Amino acid sequence: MRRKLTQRGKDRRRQLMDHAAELFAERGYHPTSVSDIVESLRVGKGVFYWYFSSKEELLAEILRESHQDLRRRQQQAIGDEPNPVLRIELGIRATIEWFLEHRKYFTLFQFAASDERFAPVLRRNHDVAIADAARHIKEAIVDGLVADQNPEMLAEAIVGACNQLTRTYVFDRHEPVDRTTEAAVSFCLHGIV
Amino acid sequence: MRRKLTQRGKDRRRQLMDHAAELFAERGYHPTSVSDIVESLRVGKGVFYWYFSSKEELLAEILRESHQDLRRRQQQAIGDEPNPVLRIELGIRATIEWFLEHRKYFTLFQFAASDERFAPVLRRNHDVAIADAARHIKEAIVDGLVADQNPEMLAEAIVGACNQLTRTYVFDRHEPVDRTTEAAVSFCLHGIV
DNA sequence: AACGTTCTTGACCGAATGGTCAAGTACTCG
DNA sequence: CGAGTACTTGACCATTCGGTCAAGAACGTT
Repeated sequence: MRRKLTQRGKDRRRQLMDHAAELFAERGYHPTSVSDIVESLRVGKGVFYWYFSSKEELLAEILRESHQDLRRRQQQAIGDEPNPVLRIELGIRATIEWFLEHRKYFTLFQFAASDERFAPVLRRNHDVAIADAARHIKEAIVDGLVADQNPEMLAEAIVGACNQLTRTYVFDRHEPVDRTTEAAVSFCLHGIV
Repeated sequence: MRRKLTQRGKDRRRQLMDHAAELFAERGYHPTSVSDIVESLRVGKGVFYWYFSSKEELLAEILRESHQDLRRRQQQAIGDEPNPVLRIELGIRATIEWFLEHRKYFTLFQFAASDERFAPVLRRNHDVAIADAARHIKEAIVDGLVADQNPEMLAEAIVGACNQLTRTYVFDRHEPVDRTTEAAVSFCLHGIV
């Protein structure tokens, strides 16, 4: 919405996004009003509409930026590891750890996936994530480390299994991450090796 | 809400639930108003509140009944198959087929999982599904057909992988079910055998 | 100090929303 | 046929929502 943002402006924007994400995750997107967001931040409503053109745009922006952050974390964790299978494992671990530190985005992604309005943003995020994973899988297949199947499908299955395990054990049942991570890695790797 | 329902009443109730489920899946739960539901059915608003005490109760009821239907389908598909691994495979196939015929519930389950208000209902459904699958897995482990790991965790991973594959390939990309089903079965079985 | 830009305020608006209810209609059963 | 119960109507209500805007405060620059 805005062209030029001073540092002060950038900070406000961040503050709004972080706080809104928290509220959306707690109470849900629709039940959380713009007034809720600005009131708990003790600012006027106009502040919100100075930084975002609508509530919808705000969530779309949150989805985009948080996914970028997750991806950065994955790439950082993978580093320059030469073994593609190990890269996949490192990616899985990094993802689960990131979600553990950013629980709110787990709920948010899930809600967004169920709403037609946000499906486009979410799908772009998802496609990027799958392409990233599929690249490593493809390389592993070439190296003969992994069974020769559709790499994108394997990537989808891995993402699905990990997300489900993370939700149930880490979020719902509050069990230690380690065991869950090991189970996820083990299931996925033995599933494709 | 009502105590005694005549056949006429039962039909109305079904009609309301089916139609509401469709609208919820298309436009989302919150953006679909009670007025939307009754108007498109050409009945007065009072009809809705004769059968359901609130919009929230309606969705909870939809979630419960649809899950019961899915479970019935799974049990029917499994029949009295003695091999536990084959039972798992039959269950996976039945589930994907059921969701293909009832797309609307896929979106609905996903939304409900992201909303605290419906989490209890959804979690009960989920627990039942996991327990069902875990029973077969446990038997397969006893028979030495499957690696000895936590059966519930394996069940979660299977459900997660299948759901993700179904969403991406069957719903989003409209690819034929067969190839997706085969990929799901293959990934899950080789993941645990 | 003066001026343009960035940022903030909060009252206000039209358009919903979920839910109620007094009144009326259609079945059912004796 | 009559009476009780099961169902239906739709105007109505209090409340809330996303979004606007005229006015002004804070800031950066010269």
